[in-house]
Amino acid sequence: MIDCTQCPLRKRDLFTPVETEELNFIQTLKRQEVSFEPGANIVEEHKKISHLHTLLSGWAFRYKTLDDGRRQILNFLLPGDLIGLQERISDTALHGVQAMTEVVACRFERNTLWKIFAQQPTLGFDLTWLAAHEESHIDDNLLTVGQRRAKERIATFFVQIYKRADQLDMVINDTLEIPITQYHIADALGLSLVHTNKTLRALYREGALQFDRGRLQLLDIQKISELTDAYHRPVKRRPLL
Amino acid sequence: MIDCTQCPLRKRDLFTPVETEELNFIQTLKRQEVSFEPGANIVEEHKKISHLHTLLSGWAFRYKTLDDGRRQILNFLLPGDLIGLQERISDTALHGVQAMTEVVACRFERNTLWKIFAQQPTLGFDLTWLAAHEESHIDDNLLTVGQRRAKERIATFFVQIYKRADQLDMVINDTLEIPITQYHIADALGLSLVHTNKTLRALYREGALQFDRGRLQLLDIQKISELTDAYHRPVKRRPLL
DNA sequence: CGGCTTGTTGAAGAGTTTCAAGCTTAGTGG
DNA sequence: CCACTAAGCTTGAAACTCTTCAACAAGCCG
Repeated sequence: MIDCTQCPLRKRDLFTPVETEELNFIQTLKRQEVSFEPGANIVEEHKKISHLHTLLSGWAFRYKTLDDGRRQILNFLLPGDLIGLQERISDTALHGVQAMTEVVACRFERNTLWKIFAQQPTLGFDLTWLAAHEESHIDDNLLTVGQRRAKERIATFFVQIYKRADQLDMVINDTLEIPITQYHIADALGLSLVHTNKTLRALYREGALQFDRGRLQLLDIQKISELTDAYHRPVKRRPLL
Repeated sequence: MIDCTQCPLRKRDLFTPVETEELNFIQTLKRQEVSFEPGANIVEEHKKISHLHTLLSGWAFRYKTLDDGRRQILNFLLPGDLIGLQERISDTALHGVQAMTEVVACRFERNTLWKIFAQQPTLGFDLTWLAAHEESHIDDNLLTVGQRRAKERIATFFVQIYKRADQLDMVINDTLEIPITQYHIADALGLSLVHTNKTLRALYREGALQFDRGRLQLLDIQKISELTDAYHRPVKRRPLL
């Protein structure tokens, strides 16, 4: 099990530095590392609550489904993202979380939340920060799905994912490998699979971007910027628990 | 200025009881009551952060706009809702908040957040609870806008608003007065104004529900339930700050 | 090899938007 | 008191975006 003081994630600029004392405290909360196969449910919709986790490596997504099977992907989770905070306010999980790749997550002990607030106010603040930050992501997604048309949605979506992944040094040679299918994109953007495919092809034909079997390249920032303002939005440092 | 110990909101079942000590603490944070005219911006999009508020009376909504003016209403705010938590994680407001009626809000002092976490861990937990809870609202909205069709969207929307307002005893004779226009509904649900109107008329013609000049009645729960599962979802008690 | 998942494409159809016009209501000022 | 204005609501028709249906291709795995 990786020691929190040696956490490879924490070394990145993306995350705000943390006091040694707090780091040691986090270490005491970490119970184990758990892994999930691609497609496995880390959190099951409507089931009783599970543990609090931090995603250490791999990709996952949060989603909700309707009775008839329609699925909305709410957002995608990358390393450093917290899983399960929202469930703690409800008896049952209001959404599911599914692993897209092999996922490794740090599992915290059951009463982690309470201990944090009681013993480490700064970390309590960080928790609220993370909750509010994730909400602002969903706000963005709601804006996208509610107001943008298909081309704009896809451009916005890819730019956002690209920037997040870039902060985690996952972009290599201007190429990002994303373990998502067009199915995922469709469900995240409220589009049909067919229309997603056609829009994707159109964007490629125009030379704006390429997404082929999980490899994403933003080819023409100029063209992309005509479709979305997401590219020029600054990114903030964030806490890591 | 209303004393927090006499807060009319807090008397309702909807809100979780709070210890006297915590209540007194909240009282020390409350600086003043501020009011806003209908249409006034409580928080301005992209502007520097403002104070933290709790909505005491009136209706408001959170929104985001695109460069060309398209607007997405993210959610509606009712008495007891916290305003400005999300802004505290960013230099500028990521969304705007606009008053729909005359609004009265409790304004807290500048460093409220920090004091809460440092001095009242239980309230710190409540803050995170509220942040996570609002996110779950937005999750619901994203599901609605992304996956449901117009009739379902409107049915879901009205049921959710109705239930929230009902908890605040705002429903009288099975009728709820909502200060919203079809414009608001359209922007909240990602529909055009015209289509919103036509869908609304269709729902009325079918006898499902009536929304006429701000008066909402859910006429046929059976019919509404065929359009949305929102009606049968339980409601949870929540903290009030 | 066959079966399964993912991606691709054309055509038809439905849902939704846009355009355009008129209506009602409430408020304002002469 | 009535003309005028502005905001919100209503409706029909045309146009368009997006969905659904259907079929097939490509890649992967046991």
